[in-house]
Amino acid sequence: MKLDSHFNLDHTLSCGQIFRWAKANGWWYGIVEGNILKVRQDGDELLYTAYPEYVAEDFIKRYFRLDDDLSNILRRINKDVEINNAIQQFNGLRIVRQSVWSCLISYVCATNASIAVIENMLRNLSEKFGDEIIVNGKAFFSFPKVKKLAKASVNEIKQCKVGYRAQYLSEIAKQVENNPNLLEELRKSDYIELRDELRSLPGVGPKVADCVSLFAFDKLEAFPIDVWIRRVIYQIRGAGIPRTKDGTEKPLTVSEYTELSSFARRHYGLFAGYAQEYLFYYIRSKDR
DNA sequence: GTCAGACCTATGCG
DNA sequence: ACGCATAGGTCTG
Repeated sequence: MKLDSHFNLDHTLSCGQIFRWAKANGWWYGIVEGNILKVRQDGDELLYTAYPEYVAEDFIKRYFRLDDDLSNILRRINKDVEINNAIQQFNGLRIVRQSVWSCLISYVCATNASIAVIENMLRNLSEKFGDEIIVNGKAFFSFPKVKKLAKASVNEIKQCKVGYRAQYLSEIAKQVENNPNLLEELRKSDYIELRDELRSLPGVGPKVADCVSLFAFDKLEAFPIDVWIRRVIYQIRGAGIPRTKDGTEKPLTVSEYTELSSFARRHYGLFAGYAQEYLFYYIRSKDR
């Protein structure tokens, strides 16, 4: 497929927004809506194959948000030195359009865990509760379906090394199983309403609600704040992070979260979520 | 309304 | 080596 606007597949899949893609021999492998995708970028060509059968170009375009006017978005969010550096370094990074269910479960798992651990949890869940698809003798596992997780016991879910999150996953799965429209209904809501509705789910606080709003509900103004983004925001504002007496960073409170994220929306505007993703990848890559 | 403390687990640091 | 803090936070009291 010919790309008609700028896109960088590596940045998009490496930046930490999505956990189940892996690169091998120059190709990215992922499983999206039960389709195994094999993708590679060669300049302005995006090469892909799908198993077990063909998927339409529009599916790929939609998934990688190739419909976003990225030049315009980057121009609009380019408001300070940090974001400018991030844009220079990672130009072409796009937000991936995830399914609501997998995004929600993924980010509930992601709380208070490192990326390597998150990837393990999601792989374990998929291997235990997802469907197996064999391609060229290699096994892939789809993301667990609602029903499968709703029927599983908390202890079975815990076997996937998700720890105390098992309780939340089980409860969310049961709620969605009992009310299949629960999540899709929320598409009607604007960002603020959606965020607050999501927060009523167990294991979903402000951070997870913002991630799901941004990555699965097209709310590009959502600006998730984690420990890394918090540091950048204070840096941009020329202030220090609140610290305890022993010098360690104070935990982020809900009121501080609210204040910082509304600052970010004022500062970056309607596409603040894109700014967040560029900043996140930038600050983390700088730290290494 | 606000605030510590606890929390599963693997990884990475000293 | 091996104990200890930390990680894309949230919940409880």
